[in-house]
Amino acid sequence: MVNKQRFITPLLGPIDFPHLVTRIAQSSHGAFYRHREGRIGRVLRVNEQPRFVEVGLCPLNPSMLAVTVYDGIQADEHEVRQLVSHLFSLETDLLAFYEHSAHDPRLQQLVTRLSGARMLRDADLFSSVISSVISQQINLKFAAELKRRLWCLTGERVLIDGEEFYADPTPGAIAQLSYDQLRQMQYSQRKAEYVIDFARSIESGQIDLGFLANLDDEEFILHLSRARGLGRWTAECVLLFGLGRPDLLPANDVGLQKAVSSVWGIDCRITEKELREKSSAWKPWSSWYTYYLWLSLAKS
DNA sequence: ATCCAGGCTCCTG
DNA sequence: CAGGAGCATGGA
Repeated sequence: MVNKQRFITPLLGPIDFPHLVTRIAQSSHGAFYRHREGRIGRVLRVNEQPRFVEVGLCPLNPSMLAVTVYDGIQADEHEVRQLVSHLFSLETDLLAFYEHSAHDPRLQQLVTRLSGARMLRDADLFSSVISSVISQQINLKFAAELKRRLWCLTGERVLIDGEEFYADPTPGAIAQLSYDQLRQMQYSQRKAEYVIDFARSIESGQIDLGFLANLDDEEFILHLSRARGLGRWTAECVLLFGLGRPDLLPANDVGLQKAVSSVWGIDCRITEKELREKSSAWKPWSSWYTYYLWLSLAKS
């Protein structure tokens, strides 16, 4: 047993870490993260084992982040770096993205205003699907509450300084729930079925996420949306947040449509078709424009 | 109340 | 195969 394990990890380009901390604290992510003294922490599965991992700015070197893994057996540093890098999208060359935005003054203004913002991704592919299904067609606040309840029920609990945190749930844990258990947590019957049935199809081997993860975007969408309750939007969100693919455009997303309408000063919400046309110039950074546009919706 | 929320299914034409 | 009604639930 080691008490705490510390090391540093690199990132490509700038990061506005204080903004990230604020965003997590004020957003629907708040329940899954601890934020204190300028650092953020949450449970990650490191080689299957739930571990509490904390990240902050490296005081001596602003181009690195400081990582702390809380007590337990010695964790594999390389594995933790991979997880942290994915979670906070540290591998993305943000400056290249900002250069790309120069083709459009409105986009350039948007990314300048949010400079240093990095995507907060899902740590785990399976739970990314579950999160996205939960978020379908309900407001984000309620979605976060439904997610929190499910995590408390099925995720392994980790105690840190007397506070409880939960690991992302496994397919097995969700597969053995009953629809009624989710109904009691205010899931609609359909949402309960989508969530549990998906977990069961993973358990049975009918869907192989490891296989899907290697497909290109369109193939992934086609395969995943064969499952009941998983449509194009959900698959796109999983590609974007779960797999970190850089060029996704959830064109029927209500929030994205509102944000684009707002940035371009269009009175009524633009349609999916109009959005697809407008965004043709966003390649190969569609996910990042989408993410920045989503951020622009939050009260600044 | 009424409308809407970071959709999906299923049924029409 | 494109379009749209119907759906289920809580929040503002």
